[in-house]
This record gives sequence, C-alpha cells and structure tokens, in this order.
Amino acid sequence: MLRFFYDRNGLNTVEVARGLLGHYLCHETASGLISGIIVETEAYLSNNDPASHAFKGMTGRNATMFGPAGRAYIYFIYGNYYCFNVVTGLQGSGEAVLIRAVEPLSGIELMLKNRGVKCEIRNLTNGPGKICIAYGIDKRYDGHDLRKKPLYLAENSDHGRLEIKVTPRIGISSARDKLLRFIIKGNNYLSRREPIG
DNA sequence: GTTAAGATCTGCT
DNA sequence: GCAGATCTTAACG
Repeated sequence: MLRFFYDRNGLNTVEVARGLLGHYLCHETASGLISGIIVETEAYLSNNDPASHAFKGMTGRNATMFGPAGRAYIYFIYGNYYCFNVVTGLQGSGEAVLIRAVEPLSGIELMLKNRGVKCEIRNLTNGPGKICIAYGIDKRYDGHDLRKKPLYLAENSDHGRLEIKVTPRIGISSARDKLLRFIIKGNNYLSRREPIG
C-alpha cells in the first residue's frame, strides 16, 4: 500500500509520477510472483496536454482515465502492445501516469518465459509494452483497483533518497517540450540510455 | 464504410 | 540507426 498515494488520493499527477519511482509493481500469477522496482514514469495531464489520450475528452477507450485514482488504465497500441498506467487526479479529470520501465526483482524466469524472446535481463522490462508482456498484464486489468491482488503497487519503505531526473516524454509527436518523464538517475533498467552529461 | 495515426518492439544493416 | 509489422480506435463522410 502506497501511503504517499492513498493518503492524498493520488491527487497531483506529477507528484505521483515522481513518487512512484523506487516502489514496487507486483503481479501474483498462477505460476508465481512477478515483481520489480518502478524506475521510469511519465505524467499525462488533463489541461493543455495534447499528448494525453484524455485531451479530446472521454471516449470508449480512455474512460478509465476519468475514473477514480489508483486504478489501472490499460490500452492497446500499434496493433501489438499493451501499456500500463496508474490513474491519478480527481475523478473526472482524466489524468494518469504511464509506467515505462521496471527493474526486475522476482519471477525473472517467468518474465523471460512470458517475453518469449532471447534478451538480457536489463532489456526484459525496459519499455511500456515489454512490462505488460513480461508481467502478463492485458486488458483484463483495465479498471482494476491497484490496492488489490493479484495486480498491485507496494511500498518500498527503505528505498532511501533517490536521485530523480526529469526529461521530455518518449514516443509522442505533440507537446514534446514538456518535462514530464521521470527516471531514477543512473539506473541500469531505463528504456533509453541517459544522454552523456 | 473508409482512413489515418498511434504513450512500441524487433530484427537487420 | 532505421524500417516494417500489425490492428485498434476515433474521426469523418
């Protein structure tokens, strides 16, 4: 249970995007526990953010974004991949945080099996589509309450003081100037290498 | 009914 | 570094 999140109802999306770093994403599957540390996130806002799915208002696809904070918003993209978000903000506002990369902890054998491609462990969950494949997350969990098993967020009480870096978001064609991507500086499991300097 | 675009990944050069 | 795969969604006629 993420106290910083639920004590405040996950109100401020940017705060949640920063705050999720260092905590756990867990999935209890029939074959065992899959877990990892969240190391990269992006915020998608409701106001003046053309890159957000919620920018043009509620549609069938993005309805979950407008629901209560703390639920999963999962969408299908590029004909192949799911992406996993945490809904934030006041109900009806339409904001969310995209989880872009995770550092694998337990269930690594299971993740390798789910991915089905030969790759280094550092490439197992370093991208939003990869996370969903490795974790076995799909549309079933759209709208799922992330305080509840089998898919949930968990507090890392001693992750220490993190060095957080802010950058532009990845893979979008509008609002590229906004600094709404948050990463754990120097982490080896990010979706992109950090620029030198 | 048709079309264009998309919060991506993999494999090859 | 770049192209190709792949198909759902939403907007428009």
